[in-house]
Amino acid sequence: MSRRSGILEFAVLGLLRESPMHGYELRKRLNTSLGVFRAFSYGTLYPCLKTLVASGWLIEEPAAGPSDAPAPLTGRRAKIVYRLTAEGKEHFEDLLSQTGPDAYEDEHFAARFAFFGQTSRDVRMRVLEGRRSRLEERLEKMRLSFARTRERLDDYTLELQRHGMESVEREVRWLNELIESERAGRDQRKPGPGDAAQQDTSGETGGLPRHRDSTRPDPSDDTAT
Amino acid sequence: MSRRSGILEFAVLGLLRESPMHGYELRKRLNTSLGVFRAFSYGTLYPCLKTLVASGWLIEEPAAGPSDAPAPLTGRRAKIVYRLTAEGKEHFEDLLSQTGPDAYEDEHFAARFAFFGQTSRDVRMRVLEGRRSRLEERLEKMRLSFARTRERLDDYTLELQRHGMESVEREVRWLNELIESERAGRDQRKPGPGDAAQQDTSGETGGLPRHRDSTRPDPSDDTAT
DNA sequence: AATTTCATGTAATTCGTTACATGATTCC
DNA sequence: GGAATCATGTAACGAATTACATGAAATT
Repeated sequence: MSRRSGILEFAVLGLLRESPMHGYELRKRLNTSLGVFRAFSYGTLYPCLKTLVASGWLIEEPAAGPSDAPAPLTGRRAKIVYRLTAEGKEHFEDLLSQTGPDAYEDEHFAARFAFFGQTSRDVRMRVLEGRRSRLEERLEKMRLSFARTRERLDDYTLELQRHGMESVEREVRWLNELIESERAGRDQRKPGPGDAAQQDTSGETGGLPRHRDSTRPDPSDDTAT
Repeated sequence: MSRRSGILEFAVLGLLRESPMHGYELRKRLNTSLGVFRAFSYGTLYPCLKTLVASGWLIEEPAAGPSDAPAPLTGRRAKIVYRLTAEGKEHFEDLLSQTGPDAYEDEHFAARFAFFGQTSRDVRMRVLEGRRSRLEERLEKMRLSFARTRERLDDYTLELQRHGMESVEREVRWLNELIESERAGRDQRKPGPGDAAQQDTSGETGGLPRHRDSTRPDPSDDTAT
């Protein structure tokens, strides 16, 4: 039960849905798919993979050598390829279409959004609207708090709060555009590489309603630096 | 050495610089001063206060009763008021004017910004410019990564990244305006209440360059809810 | 009298990172 | 043959949360 993260688990499932991969590659892909707002290290990823295997959502496969020699297992370190099971696929789709309260939090939402291509417009609409409600709640609280404390706080603190509110407002406008797009059903969408999923008409024009951290020194990965 | 947080420590020092307080009140103030982007629980705050005392930056004082009875210490739970020492004050000012690499990370920067009123324009300028550089670096990486992966990723993922970049760009514009303001010497502007600020054109007038999480169920506190 | 809010703390748990340990493969 | 990068893992630590434990003061 240790080492679960929700987001990591979800993203791993989503990436493996496209194609089987081993851990090292998975981490690189994670950091470009989610990388803008989230990064994970091996110390998190490998243990997480183990628990996903234990849950029956993944299976480990010995990697094929460059020549198709029969999986060199002994005497050298195994290179493990992870493949999504049918149960794993099902679980991922459950997660993707879930609309519990958590589904609309910043990172949860961003992670779901990154895999929107793998779900139906119906689900996308619900998630986008749920996210919007969450932000509007947040905004309401921020406005109240701002009104209550504006007298007592100095200008820089106030400015910080004002800008925070504007950021949230901006995200709400974004969501409005995305929702509009979904509703209009314009899809110019080219399916992702691995694609999968009947993602017929989907349409969307807007984008990410989150931006978040990426504060960390960026252990991202490939090229760069 | 356990239980330190940098940001929490810094903010506690900054708030106590204004006036002595006990832990309970401190937490409330924390969540309105920094609350937009950061919240702390008692489980973090109280142990942190202990280490600050151990470092000599705070001293504990028994609280005065409502009547000025001499500090009812025995037989009932002490209500501890924390007061900043001279060393603590000095340490806070050091922290505030420090320009190490950490100083420009999202939350660090926001925390410093919230206490900008307690430092010199000189320091403010350096921090704002440092922050801007950091964001420009970030942007550069994001653009590279975007260019490298745009072929392989599906539209929603791409949109997520695009919006992320726009958010950072927006923050940079904000910083530019703040820096302009500081340079012009209008730093005591009070855009808050009456002003309402720049509707559309002219963008925003100053403000927080971060907005961040506040995902948590908001243990904020007072009124609200 | 009961409930809420004030007030202080500790223990267990969660989520994650960095540093370490190990070794194969590929490029120069 | 040496460096970089691919590849997999573990141990120690860090930062913060939630749930628990306790109790006083104010409000209704």
